[in-house]
Amino acid sequence: MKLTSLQQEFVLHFGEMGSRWGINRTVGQIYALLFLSSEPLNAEQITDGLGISRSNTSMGLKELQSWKLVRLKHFQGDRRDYFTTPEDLWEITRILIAERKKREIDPTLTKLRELELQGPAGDNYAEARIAELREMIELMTGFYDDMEKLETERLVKMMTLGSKIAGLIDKTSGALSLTKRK
Amino acid sequence: MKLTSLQQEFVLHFGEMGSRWGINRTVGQIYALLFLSSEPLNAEQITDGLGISRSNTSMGLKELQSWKLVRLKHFQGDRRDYFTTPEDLWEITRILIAERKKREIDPTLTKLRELELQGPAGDNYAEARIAELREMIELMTGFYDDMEKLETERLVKMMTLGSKIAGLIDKTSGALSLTKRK
DNA sequence: TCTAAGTTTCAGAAATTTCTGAAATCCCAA
DNA sequence: TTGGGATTTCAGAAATTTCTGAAACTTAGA
Repeated sequence: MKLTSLQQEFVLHFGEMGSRWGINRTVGQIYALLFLSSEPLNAEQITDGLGISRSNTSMGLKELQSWKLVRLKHFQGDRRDYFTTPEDLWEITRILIAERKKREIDPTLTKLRELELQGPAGDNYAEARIAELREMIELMTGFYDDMEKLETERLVKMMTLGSKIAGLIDKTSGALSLTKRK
Repeated sequence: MKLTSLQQEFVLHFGEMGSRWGINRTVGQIYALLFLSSEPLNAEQITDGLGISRSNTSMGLKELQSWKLVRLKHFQGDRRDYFTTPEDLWEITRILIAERKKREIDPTLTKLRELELQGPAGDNYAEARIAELREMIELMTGFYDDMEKLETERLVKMMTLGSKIAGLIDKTSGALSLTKRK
């Protein structure tokens, strides 16, 4: 399976970015290749498209499955597994954010709560800073949970509104406002 | 400089999480230590607080400065550099998001635009997918730019409102109608 | 049950990243 | 201008992560 130069360049870029995104080069490349393929690909096609070892492909696919970023497909009369990425970019984005939250934020929130439960440690400043950090993370993850529930259509609308939302917010002070207004 | 057990645990956690956050262990630990310190620390204090080499501290601080996550301070009659983290957690969060965007998203957006400029490559599906991805990233970074401009007070308000915002959005068809509330 | 295609596992090799100590550099104050 | 404290740089060592090939495992269907 020979890649077009467009695929090639895209795949190499995702490979390079992989480490910044918390995945390794191979995983980034596999994902990129699947993302650009209109048809599902099997492990062997990926292996020789990318010029990597079969076992590396297997581990990369496993990793992508743990991220829920690829789907398995089967064809009549073919025992091999075929892989695709979800079609819908919004779905992909939701998954990405959920998984990154799970890996990058949740463990820290848990740890902060643990530290607070251990009770006063005789370092007021540190204790206050930890509490403050925990509260902030709770506020943000709470907001995330709310946004996560919205249908995509509303999310898009919100993003399109952009800063106009600020105006709306100001109109909604009343009982809801926690902060004082200018 | 002996760390309290609270500091110790917090620092070790940040060290472990470092790799998931795109920084290395030492950088995570240095940041954690500064975050919990009411007073600015100099490189030597950090070095022996964490039990690492002086040069490692120097490189870690340089990295944190490139992230704009630490500030330099000086004291009268002391030539050494002292370091702190910004006090305000919202400011820290803004910086973090801006820097991650710069490192994790902007290069890809640039690359996608580049690929599109290269013109038709005879792979309609791939070309369409790339355009779609580019548009999505533009929508999201555009929204980010808008949010970035808001004062913290409004951001907090918005986060607190959470899903109630969805209701507001629905009221906003086309031109903004701010008056109607449920 | 047996066979063989397909897949996964895993120990070690290769590559990459992180860390250290020594040397170089910087820069204030005398 | 020089002496010396403070900091940075950098080459190699150490640690970690990624990748491979061979072997083990799985399972559909003969």
